[in-house]
Amino acid sequence: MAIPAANRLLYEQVARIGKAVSSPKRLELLELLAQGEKAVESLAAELLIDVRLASAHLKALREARLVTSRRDGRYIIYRLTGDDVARLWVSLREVAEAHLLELREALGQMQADPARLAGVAREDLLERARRGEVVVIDVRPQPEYATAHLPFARSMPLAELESRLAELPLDREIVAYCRGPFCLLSDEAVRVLGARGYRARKISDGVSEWQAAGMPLEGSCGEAAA
Amino acid sequence: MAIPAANRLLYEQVARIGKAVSSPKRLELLELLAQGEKAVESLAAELLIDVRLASAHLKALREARLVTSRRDGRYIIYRLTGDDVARLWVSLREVAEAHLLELREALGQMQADPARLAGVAREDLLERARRGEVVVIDVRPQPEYATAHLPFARSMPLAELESRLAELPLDREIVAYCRGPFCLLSDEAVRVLGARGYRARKISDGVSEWQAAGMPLEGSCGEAAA
DNA sequence: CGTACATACCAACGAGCATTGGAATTTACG
DNA sequence: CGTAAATTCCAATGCTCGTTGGTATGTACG
Repeated sequence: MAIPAANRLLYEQVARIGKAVSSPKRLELLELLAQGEKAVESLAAELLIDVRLASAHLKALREARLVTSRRDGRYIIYRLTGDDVARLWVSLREVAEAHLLELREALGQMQADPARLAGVAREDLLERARRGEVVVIDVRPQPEYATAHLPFARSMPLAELESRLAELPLDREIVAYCRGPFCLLSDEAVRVLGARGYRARKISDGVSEWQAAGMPLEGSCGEAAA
Repeated sequence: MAIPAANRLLYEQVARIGKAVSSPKRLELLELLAQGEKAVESLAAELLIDVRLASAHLKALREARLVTSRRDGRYIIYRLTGDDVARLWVSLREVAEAHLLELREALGQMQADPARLAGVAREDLLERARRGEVVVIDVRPQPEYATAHLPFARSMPLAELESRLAELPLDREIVAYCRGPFCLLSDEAVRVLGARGYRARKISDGVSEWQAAGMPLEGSCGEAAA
C-alpha cells in the first residue's frame, strides 16, 4: 500500500544525527562547543586525546552538520551550527538520566557533594541574584563566560579563584555554576570556597540547561576566542 | 585539575542512548512504538524486515531503556518507556530537518503533494475542529487511534477509507493526519479523497509532534492491542 | 501431552568505526 | 622564501555492529 523505500531515506538522514551523538567523545566535544567556539587544539587538550583523533571526531560532527568550522589565522575554529544542537545534547542527557540507572548512580557518586542548591527554582535564583542576595559566579574559563553566561553572574574562573578570593563577600551566599551537570569545575570551586569559610553552593545548570529551560542569557553570544 | 576519568563514564552512558538512535531501523521502530504498543511480529511486518532482525533491534532499544517489553499470551508487547522518548525522536528529527539539506529535499520530493495545510497554527486547527468547521480524521490503524489521538479526531483508517466514504461530509474541509512527517498514510488519504471530490488536506503532525508542541491529546493512553 | 507459534538466543560473516602512525596542506612569521 | 605550527588526509589495525542461518524457550491450543 505504501512505498517503503521512499521514506527509508528519511530515517537514514535522521540516523546521521544519531550516529554523530553515539560516541562519548563526540558528546564531550558537543558539550564543550556549547560553551563557545573553540579551536581543535584546545578541544583535544581538554579531552586529553590526540589532536588527530579530535579532528576526526569533529569531521564526523561536521558531516552531520552539528558543527561548522571557520579559519582564523593558523587555527580552525569549530562551533555548533545552532542552539538546537545544544538543546539536543540536553535532551539526550535528560533521557539518559531519566532511564539509565547507571547514569544516576555515577552522577550521585561523582558529586556526592552535599553543597548542591537543590529545590530552588531557576526563577527564584534569578530574582535573588538580581536583588544581590546571592553572588552567582561562573567558574568556567573567561572566554566561555564572554560568549554567554547567566544573568548577574560574575566571571571567576576556577584557575583564578584562589588568587581573587578578596573579590567575594563572606556575608552572602555564593552560587557557582560551570558547564553543566557533568562538569566538575563548580564542585571544585565550592570545595575551595567552603575551605576558606565562604557559604558556597553549586547549581548543576550550565548555560545550555539554563537556556533550554527558557531562561534568558547574557553575553556577546557571537564571537569569542578559545 | 579535574579528574577526567570520573565523568568519562557519564558520557558513555549518554552515548548508549545515542547508539540506540543511530540506526534507521531503530528510529522507525521508535516512531511506530510512539503510536502505541505493538508486538514484535507486527513491527517487523510494518518495516518489511525479518522478525529476528526486529527482535535484535528491539533488544538494543531495550538495553538503552528506551523501550520495555511485557508478555501477553504468545506475544511480547513492546512500548516506549516514556513520553520523553517520543519527544527525543521528535527533537532528533527536527535537528535533522533543520541542518540536513538532503533530508529537506527528500521530504519535499516525497510529499510534493500541494495539499498540505501549512501556515495554520495548531491552536487554530483545534478551534476549527471544535466548532465543526473542519473534520479531522486519523487515518492510522484503529488500535493506534485508540491509544491516543488528536482532540475531535475521528478514526478513519486508510484501509477502510474507501468503503466508509459515506461517513464524510462533502461540504466541509477534511484534514487528515497519520504518524508524523515521515508517514505517507495521510498523503494517500488526501489523494483518495481528492479523487472523489472531497476537499481534503493533510497536516504533517502525528500525536508525538502534537504533544511535543504542548497540545492536548485524547485517548485511553494506557492499553491497546496491536 | 504434543504440536504450532512467537520470540529470543547463538554463531558467523562482512561492513563500518575508532584509533594511531606517517605524510600532506595551509597559514603565519621571520 | 623557508621554517614552524595547526590541522587534515591517508593507510592500517583491531573492534563493534548489522544481518541471517540455525536453534532453543516459553506459551497456547487441540
